[in-house]
Amino acid sequence: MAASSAKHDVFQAIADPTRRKLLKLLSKDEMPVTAISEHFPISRTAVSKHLRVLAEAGLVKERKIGRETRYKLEPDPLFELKDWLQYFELFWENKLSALRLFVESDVKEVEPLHLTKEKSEK
Amino acid sequence: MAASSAKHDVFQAIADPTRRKLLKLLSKDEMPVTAISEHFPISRTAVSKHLRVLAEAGLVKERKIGRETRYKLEPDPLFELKDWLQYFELFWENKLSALRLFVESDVKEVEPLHLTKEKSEK
DNA sequence: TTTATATGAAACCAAATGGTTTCGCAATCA
DNA sequence: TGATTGCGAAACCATTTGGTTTCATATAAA
Repeated sequence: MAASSAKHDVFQAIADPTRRKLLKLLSKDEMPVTAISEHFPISRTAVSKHLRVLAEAGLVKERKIGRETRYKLEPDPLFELKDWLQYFELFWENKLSALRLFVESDVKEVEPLHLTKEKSEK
Repeated sequence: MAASSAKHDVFQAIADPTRRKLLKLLSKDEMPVTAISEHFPISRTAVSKHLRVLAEAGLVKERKIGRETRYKLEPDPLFELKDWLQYFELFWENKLSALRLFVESDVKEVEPLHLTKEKSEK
C-alpha cells in the first residue's frame, strides 16, 4: 500500500510555488476548480494541470459532485517528506549542540538561528 | 540574513533524486567532486552542475583546497522546509485525532479517509 | 429543449532541466 | 619543465515543465 509509483513524487510536487499555495488553500476547504483558480493569476486550465500533478503525488483528492470536481488536501504523503527531513535534523541538531556549547562557554551573542528558547537546560 | 533570494530555492533543490542523494552523501563527509561523482552513474560535469544548484540553495558549502573543491552539507536551509511542513502537520494530526475519536466512539458514517480496512468494525 | 456552466483533453509554445562532450586553466607531480 | 589531475565553463541536445488557447462533453438551469 501507499505504492507511490506514479511519475510525480511528493518532492517534485511541492517544488512549484503555485502548487504549494494550492495545498495551503485546499487545506482550509474542499473546493471546485473554478473557485480555486480565482486565487491565482494563471488560467483555470493551468491550475487544473497543477491539481493533477498534486493528485498524482497523492496530495489532493478529487470528488465529483454534479458537474464540478472538488479538490481537497490529502496530507498523508507529506510523511515521506518528514521522514526524509528527519535524517538531516540530526545534523542541524549537532550544529545546535555546538552552538549551545559555544554560547555557554562565554563570548557574545550568536543570533540563535531558529530556536525559540527552551534548552536552557540544567 | 538567509535571504534566499537566489533562483534556486530549497524546494526545487531537493526535488531531484540525484541531489537528494548528494545531500546524504555529503552529510557524512566533506568530499571533492571527483570522489563524489564516483557514487553516481552520470558524468562528473553533471554532478558538478547539481552541486551548483545545491550551493545556490545554500544546501552545500564549497571550500577550495589546492586544485580540488570540497563540498559538504549545510543543513540550515532545510529549516524552511521543516517550517513549511509544520503547517500541514496540523492536518495530519487532526486526522489522527479524528481517527481516534472514530475508533473510540465506533461510529460508522465517518468514512475512514485512508485506512482501507482494519478497524472498520468493532 | 436550449442555453449556460464546469471541467478536462489536445495541441501548441517558450523556457527550464538534466544530460553530454569538448575545452581551458590551475595546481600538483615526475 | 613538462605531464597529469581536478574542476568549471561552454556549447549543444532531448525532454520536461508551466503556460496558453481552443474544443468537446457532461451536468444544471431556463
